[in-house]
Amino acid sequence: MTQRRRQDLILEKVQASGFVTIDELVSHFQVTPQTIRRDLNQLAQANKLRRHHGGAGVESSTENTAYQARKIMDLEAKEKIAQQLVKIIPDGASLFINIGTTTETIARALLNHNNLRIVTNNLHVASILCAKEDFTIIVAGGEVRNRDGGIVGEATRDFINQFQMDFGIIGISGIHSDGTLLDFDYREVRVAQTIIANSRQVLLAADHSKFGRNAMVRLGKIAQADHFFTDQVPPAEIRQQLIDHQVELHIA
Amino acid sequence: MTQRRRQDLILEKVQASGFVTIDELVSHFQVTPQTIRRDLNQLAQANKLRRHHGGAGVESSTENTAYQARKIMDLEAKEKIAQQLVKIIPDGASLFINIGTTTETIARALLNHNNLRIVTNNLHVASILCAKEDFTIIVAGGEVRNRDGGIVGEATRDFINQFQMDFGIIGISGIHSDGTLLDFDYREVRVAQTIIANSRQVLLAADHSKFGRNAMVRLGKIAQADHFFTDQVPPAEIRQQLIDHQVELHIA
DNA sequence: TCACGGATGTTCTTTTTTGTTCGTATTCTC
DNA sequence: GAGAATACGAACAAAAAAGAACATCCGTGA
Repeated sequence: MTQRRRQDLILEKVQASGFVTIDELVSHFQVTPQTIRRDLNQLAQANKLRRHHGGAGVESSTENTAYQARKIMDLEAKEKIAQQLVKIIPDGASLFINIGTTTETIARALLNHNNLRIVTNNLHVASILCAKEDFTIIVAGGEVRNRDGGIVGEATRDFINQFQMDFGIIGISGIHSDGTLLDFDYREVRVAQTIIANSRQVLLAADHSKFGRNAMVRLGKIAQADHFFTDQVPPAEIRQQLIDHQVELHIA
Repeated sequence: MTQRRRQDLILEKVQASGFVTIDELVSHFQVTPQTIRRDLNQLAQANKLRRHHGGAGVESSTENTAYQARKIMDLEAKEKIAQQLVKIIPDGASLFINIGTTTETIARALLNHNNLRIVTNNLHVASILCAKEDFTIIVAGGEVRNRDGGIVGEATRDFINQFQMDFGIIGISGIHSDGTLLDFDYREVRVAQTIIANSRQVLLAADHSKFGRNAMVRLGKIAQADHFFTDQVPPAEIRQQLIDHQVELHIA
């Protein structure tokens, strides 16, 4: 048994069960704990797994738990919304896409389009879309938020401001019952406002969990959108707002 | 049993089980370990298999887009270079990181550092590093190249120009024997030049495949670097250049 | 037959890996 | 919160493997 082979097998075991103890590995491979520790430390050094007291666990699932969990939450609803939204985007269009897990799902749905030009301040959206060769992706510069790969800040806003696009696709953290759009990060709000100002058509996307949900920073009014995409019938007040301001409602 | 026939059989065994030890081969072919080692080293040299301590395994077999292939190519060499390079970067430092598969490997190796401030025009580097909560990641704005997630263009250069960092980490596409650094994309070259101009120390990383490799655009001279990281002893001419200009050479 | 070159074996040194020991740090139990 | 049990990492020793240098074998062609 070579060191390399043992380390491969350790990795397999970790992937399979999520966690292994040093004792398990010692009795399985018939080597000293010190040897196993060295293996685990090397694998951890290479970011192949995560070292814990007494053993080791998988790397990926622990790292971004909060973000990953949110990503999976309501994935089905988000996908339906995304499918609905991309229908009204023609090939060759130019788009803004902002931060949010919903907008990331929309980005994935856009991969079947052709020749899109896209400006985004979402690192993940850029990663997803740059796989498509006929897309032109422009990413805004600025500081990257750790938790979700969003790019925010003054410079980002200035950067976005250079562009005038056909569509602005906005994911939103919360919608107050009076139609106020809310977000948690004032810097992101500034970016979203700039996107709205520079888009010929504003497409708002939010699953039902966002209705009535509170957040700190006021982004704008739902009336500023041209289309609103969601997965359930919104509360009456919001529905009235949409009618009053001729915002087209799409329920997936 | 000819050498050729034995090597073919060794390859078959490796393909079948994914891994063979030298002991196995010794008892199977009834030759000395030294002979087997010579066989394995020759096969590894020809990229037919991957050499490990105590045996050998399959070369790659998974993932095969152009970008992925290049990424895997010489991965081991790149990893060694990366490990060597990150050693001279202290916690809390500020860095530029530019485009290239080598710099992506370096980014992964940096995950064990703390409190780094990093400016990059590489989308993948930003994605990799934003997982670490105590890092400040600043990504340059601009157009994203489809093939490798690099961000290039005039705006990118201006953006980079705002910063003055401790280290500039540059991956390079080719090094001419007279010490000229070469790249394929003139826009990326402008970015790299700006990084060099704004870094207190320039760290150049290139595996041996880059020596003598030709590319179109002249980026600068190897003399502009402070440290040069590679995996094999460079050709004599380049070595002389390094000595003449007091560039520290690190061979992983 | 004999010189030649490639392949293999032998021997030795260096490097890598593993085991051992011991002091320190962490976790658990009461 | 104190003390015991366990886990950890560092340093050193032993074992295994790798690499280098040289000797030997074996087939080929002059």
